[in-house]
Amino acid sequence: MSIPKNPDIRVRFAPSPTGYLHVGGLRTALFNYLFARKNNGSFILRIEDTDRKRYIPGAQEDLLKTIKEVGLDYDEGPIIGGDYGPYIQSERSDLYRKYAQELIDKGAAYYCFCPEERLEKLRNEAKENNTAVMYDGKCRNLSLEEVQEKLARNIPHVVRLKIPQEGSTVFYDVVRERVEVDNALVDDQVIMKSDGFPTYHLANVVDDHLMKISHVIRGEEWLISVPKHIFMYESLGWKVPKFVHLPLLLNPDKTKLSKRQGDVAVEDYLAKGYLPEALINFIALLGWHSSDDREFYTLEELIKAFSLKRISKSGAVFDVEKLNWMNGSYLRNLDLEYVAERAKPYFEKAGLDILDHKKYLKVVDNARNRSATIPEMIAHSEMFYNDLAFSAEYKDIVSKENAQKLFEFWIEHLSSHESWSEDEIKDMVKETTVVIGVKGKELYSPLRLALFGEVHGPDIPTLIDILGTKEAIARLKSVLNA
RNA sequence: GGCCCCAUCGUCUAACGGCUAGGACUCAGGAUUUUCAUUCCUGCAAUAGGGGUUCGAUUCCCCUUGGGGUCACCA
Repeated sequence: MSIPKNPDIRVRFAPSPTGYLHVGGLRTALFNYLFARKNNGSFILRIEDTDRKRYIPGAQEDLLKTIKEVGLDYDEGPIIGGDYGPYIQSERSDLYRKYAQELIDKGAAYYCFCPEERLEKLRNEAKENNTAVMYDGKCRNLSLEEVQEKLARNIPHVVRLKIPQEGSTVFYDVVRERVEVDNALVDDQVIMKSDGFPTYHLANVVDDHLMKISHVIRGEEWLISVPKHIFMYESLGWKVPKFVHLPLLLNPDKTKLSKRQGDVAVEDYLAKGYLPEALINFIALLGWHSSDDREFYTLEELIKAFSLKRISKSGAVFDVEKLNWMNGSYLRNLDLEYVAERAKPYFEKAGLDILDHKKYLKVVDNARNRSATIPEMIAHSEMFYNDLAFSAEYKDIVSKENAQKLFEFWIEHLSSHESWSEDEIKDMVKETTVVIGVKGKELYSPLRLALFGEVHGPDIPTLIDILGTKEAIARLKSVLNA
């Protein structure tokens, strides 16, 4: 029933479960997803939890939940499994140990027994000299005997990459094109920690190879570590995947998007009432753009239009203003029932009795025209459910003689039948002008105040339509002789 | 600071080496509306600077400047 996947296109999103899904992470996930779907490839989810110090219980579950909520379904990964599992790195320790040993055997890596204090000293010296912090290679050429002896004595150790000291590494990134790094400037990166867990670099390369990843699509912060990865691929005799380094998402001050300068957690945006559709659409346009002026895309349309070739090189500021605009637009254009369904929890939390579904839909339809996010809709809706409270100024307007006469007139007329069309209400307005002799602001202000509690707001036919004739009359009566 | 990456309106961005540098957000003004909101229209606003190459550079090359990333037994 389903078409077989193209084995040449396999990409992964590999988050670290350290708390929440970062919007930058969502963008990375999205681009991976789009590329996979566009090419009938596989989108794999892998959990990179090799840092036990940063382990946060429940973070992994939250991550999966959020990814599901925004509609990015994966083909292989935790829970659903796949042919290349397990998809959680902490369950793959044997693999990393095996390949670390292989790198050592091949002379591409070595045991390092330097204590933390020594490295600390090295770091401080480098800082003082204003140079890059690099391991000085003390353990690089330990003899086999020395290594055996230290291992036998259980001296804590790590495994480091034995990066060549001459030459340079050249690679081609799909976005950056040619990048060249001098090998002498590449550090002897730790690949196995003293706790027996691998670092990102080893785990990532091993898994990407074993999981047959074809394109490594990730944030630009990884660009500089590519030479280390290439060194491992080549030392192990493995095929190097294609690299695609995405431009960073930025704070308004152009630094890498971070907490402190606003929300960065996808779940925060979701909780604040942004629609997944809008969030996805907005984020897709950060660092990617089609050749035309189009800005609105469903996920399906994004898949169709997506291309790695059109990813931009420079970082993109995450502009909440534009997100607000886009979310508001989605709010207004998505199916009303759908928006109403999404808004439900917010209305319920605000204590509004929305059991009358027909009325609720009308309320939502009115509010969505005036809001950028769902929570904002509450402020435009409360008055349709709660008793109205008037300020002294408003009381004044309502109690004016003409206003009172106007109310009496409307109560009487509205009582004549159950439902009123827009035109009929408009006719009544005209009639009011003739009979009572009020018009314009003098007519609409008290009327809207009585029905809605505010001077500004929806037009009168809409108000009466939402409220229903009965409630409209009740409200008019309550301001009579008030 | 070393290394790497980047550079079009304030922001997101478009422009086979060839129109008056286009669109969107924001902001300002206007139209529609009894008001508010929506919607529509108009406007403000950019090729960082300097050298080349070329008949012609936003576009290609170099330098400068600016910004960012990275420099962990974190990812």
